[in-house]
Amino acid sequence: MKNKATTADAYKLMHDGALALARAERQGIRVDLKYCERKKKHLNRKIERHQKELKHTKLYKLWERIYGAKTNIYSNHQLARLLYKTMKIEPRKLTPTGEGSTDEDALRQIDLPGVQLILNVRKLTKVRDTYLSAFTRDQHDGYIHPSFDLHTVRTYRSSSANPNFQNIPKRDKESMRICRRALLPRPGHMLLEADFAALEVMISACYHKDPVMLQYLKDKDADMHSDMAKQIFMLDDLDRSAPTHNKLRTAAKNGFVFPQFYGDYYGNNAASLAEWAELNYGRWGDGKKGVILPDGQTISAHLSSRGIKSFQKFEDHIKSVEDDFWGRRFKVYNNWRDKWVSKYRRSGRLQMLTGFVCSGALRRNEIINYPIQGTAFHCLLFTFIELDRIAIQEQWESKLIGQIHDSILLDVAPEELKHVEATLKNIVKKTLPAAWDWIIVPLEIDVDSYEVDGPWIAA
DNA sequence: GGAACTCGCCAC
DNA sequence: AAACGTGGCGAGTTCC
Repeated sequence: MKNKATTADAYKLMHDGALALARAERQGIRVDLKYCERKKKHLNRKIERHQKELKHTKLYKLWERIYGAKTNIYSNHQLARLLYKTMKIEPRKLTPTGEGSTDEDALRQIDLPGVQLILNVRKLTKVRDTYLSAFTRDQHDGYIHPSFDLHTVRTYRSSSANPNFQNIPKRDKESMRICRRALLPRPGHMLLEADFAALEVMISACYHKDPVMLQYLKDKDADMHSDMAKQIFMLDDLDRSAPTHNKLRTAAKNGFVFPQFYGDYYGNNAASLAEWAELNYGRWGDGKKGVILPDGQTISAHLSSRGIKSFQKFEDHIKSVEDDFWGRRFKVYNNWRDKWVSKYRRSGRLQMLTGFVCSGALRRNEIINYPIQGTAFHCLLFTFIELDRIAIQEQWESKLIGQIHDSILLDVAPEELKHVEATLKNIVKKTLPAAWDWIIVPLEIDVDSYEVDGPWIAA
């Protein structure tokens, strides 16, 4: 659009989006019901075995002495009292209300027989009760119909419910396989997933127009996360094909770059990076544990040789990396953040490039994140609407069946695969940038297809 | 007996 | 100066 987007433009996108998403809801996603029932029984047996083993531990016996017939291993309240009151263990972490936390991170630091069994049971019941049971409970004639709402989220993103299609396990490979094995294409079809590449970072650049960031996004050989890994871990070069170097790149990406973009700070980053890179700051530099560099040295020993001999020193170093990140490397982005926040505080409203408006009492990080998160999703929504329009017009056998913020899931007839893919790429490369002239970055959409008649698991 | 809360945990 | 953005949902617990 030539002129600045208005709330009328936002309204039209929301309205067209609601219609396209309603069609996806009606189509639904095929569920392997027999598999779900079989797997739930299998999980029941596994959970029972863990519970039986747990009952033989001292931990459980003490638990029963205190709670008697009320003893419930699924009660975190009971567990917190047991560990932090009765056994007087010092809580490693507190919940928002100030109670001792019993989340995975806190429990993993407690070396007691039985604690690991509780974590095992939690993971298996999560998969059984939140996913497999939801699929069988919410299905009709072998299809689930997750709802996709556009009116529930403060940033004007979407939400999904009944069941939530936007939080099915992916990172944990075991949980991923168990849950995604249950979701199938229609007979003779294949699932296809199309993801925007680094969409939120791309959209942030449309707001702040930082030249250094724009260069990273336009130059296919440039890699922000590798550069940050080199700086954070004091490496002269980084070879992404070397597994340990790649691990450090992932550490930089998930432990520093993304959290910084969301408004986090060096204090949390240092702890998170230490986890990701397995820094042994308890026995700093003893060269026995942690990520091993290609030259055989541990990352901790390497940092130690560069003067980072304690966790405190590491944190100081990360502070200087942060100062450099915003003060030198991405200083235009940083100036935009300050200007954007002060503009919001003057006017009481923020207007997205897509015309959506947010107002109310917002904190600094919210003011900065909302436009990026919302606008990124609107690129997905535009693509979804346009693809759906073409699918109707050309009477495709292939169907749009779901959406996860920056990706679309389709149920595709194999003979239409190439055409669907080409249509998607054309929308993202041509239609979308022509419709919204504020898009000043090369948007890309990556397409992954799964086996014919196969579940939602990468081959 | 149900609403509202807390906690933990899954996704982007 | 302060310090991680957005959701949904299951289970336990508390309140009315």
